[in-house]
Amino acid sequence: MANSERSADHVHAALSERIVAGTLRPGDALTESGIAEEFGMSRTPVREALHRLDSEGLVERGPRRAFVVRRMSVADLRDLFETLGEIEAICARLAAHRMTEIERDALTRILADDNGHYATVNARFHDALRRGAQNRTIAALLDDLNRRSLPWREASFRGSGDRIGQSRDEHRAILQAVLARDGDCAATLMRAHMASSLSAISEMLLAEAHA
Amino acid sequence: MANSERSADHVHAALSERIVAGTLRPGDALTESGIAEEFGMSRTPVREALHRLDSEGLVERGPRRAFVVRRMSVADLRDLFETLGEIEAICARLAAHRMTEIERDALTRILADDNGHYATVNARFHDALRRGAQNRTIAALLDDLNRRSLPWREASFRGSGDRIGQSRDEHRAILQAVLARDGDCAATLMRAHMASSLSAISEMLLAEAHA
DNA sequence: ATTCGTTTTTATGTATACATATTGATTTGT
DNA sequence: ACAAATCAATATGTATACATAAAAACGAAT
Repeated sequence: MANSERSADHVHAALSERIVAGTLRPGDALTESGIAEEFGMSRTPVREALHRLDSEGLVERGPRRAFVVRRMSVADLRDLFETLGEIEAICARLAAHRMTEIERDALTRILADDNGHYATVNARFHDALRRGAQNRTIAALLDDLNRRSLPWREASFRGSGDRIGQSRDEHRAILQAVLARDGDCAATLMRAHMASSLSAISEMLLAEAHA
Repeated sequence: MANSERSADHVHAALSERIVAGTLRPGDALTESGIAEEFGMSRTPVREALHRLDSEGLVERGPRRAFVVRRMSVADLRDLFETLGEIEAICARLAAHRMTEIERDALTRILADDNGHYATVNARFHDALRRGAQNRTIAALLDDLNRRSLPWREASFRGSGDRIGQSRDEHRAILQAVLARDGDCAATLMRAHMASSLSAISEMLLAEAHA
């Protein structure tokens, strides 16, 4: 035991990846026996993995107490994304107060060295702010919310118009607020940034809900 | 199975209560076999309960991968309490925007009907704001953080001076901001309220850390 | 034909036996 | 006497068998 890679960890990571990637879709059933057979192990570690996914909000209990990939209502998603935005805003405010000069320079460089790969730059920017907030509890919270929301963020890049260009502008504005140590401004800008970033998803979800 | 009270739920609740109440103190060891024997069940449900407590942050892994009641550094506690304050502040802002007239009246009455039991009034006030925020994700987050921080909040009532009176004043100020629908003001006041509410704990912790 | 009751199926919950790793003690060699 | 290696003790990790509840399938009665 205490193996370098425990079976439970392995199956947990595998299932988590499938859910996040969309290979497993909301509503899909996950039975302990089936997964155990697929991965060539007993139900015990599978059981542990499913319970962890449950507490992480990636799966839920269906009829017969069976596990199914979590189905979220539009209201649930609105809550989740709103929370994500609020936590990001907190990070931005704390980062504006606490980032060291070195961290500020690094943050500036992330946007300056924009090589066109928006997703990469975006991830780096948000990561830098998360670390700059210097609060491990919030950082863990943010990681968790990001993972939980990933399954519904795929389609966010069929965004309309020049969403990426707009997002770059918003990043620059946040950067300026952080450099100016204006926490409240950074937080407000970040809330708006997250809201517009996720508006495409919301529209998509609302459209599906009406269908 | 799927019993109205599963063994795992029972032992989870029991251990959780002991940790929160301080019967089990940080650093105390929790062995699967020992607990199983005490509760008259097998290791399996105990194991599930311990893993849940782990994911909830109430216990951690010690040497030999044994479970021990979580020991938090001063920095960890600072992060945790800061996060708690930030989330409460979010609730206050959202509640200021979203509470219905009925909810505002109820909130007003909670402070008006103050019968002297500060803890009760305090709990009701924060609960009302949490519900008024109308975001289940944030509400769940807040519940979680409250549970995680409970073990270190006992001593918060050996607060110095007229902490309770000051707290009442802060509550009234927050109420006014909420009634005025001034979200940013409510959030700022709430952050300050949480910070001063928890300052006694911080002082105590710092004193212990120096000892 | 429909509805209520029974049966069967199938999922998770629990108990127990065994595997394995880590810690600490013991022993042996220099 | 000290150090390194080995062995024993004890914890969690895993496999498997059985218990049990809940939903679906089936059948009989009205």
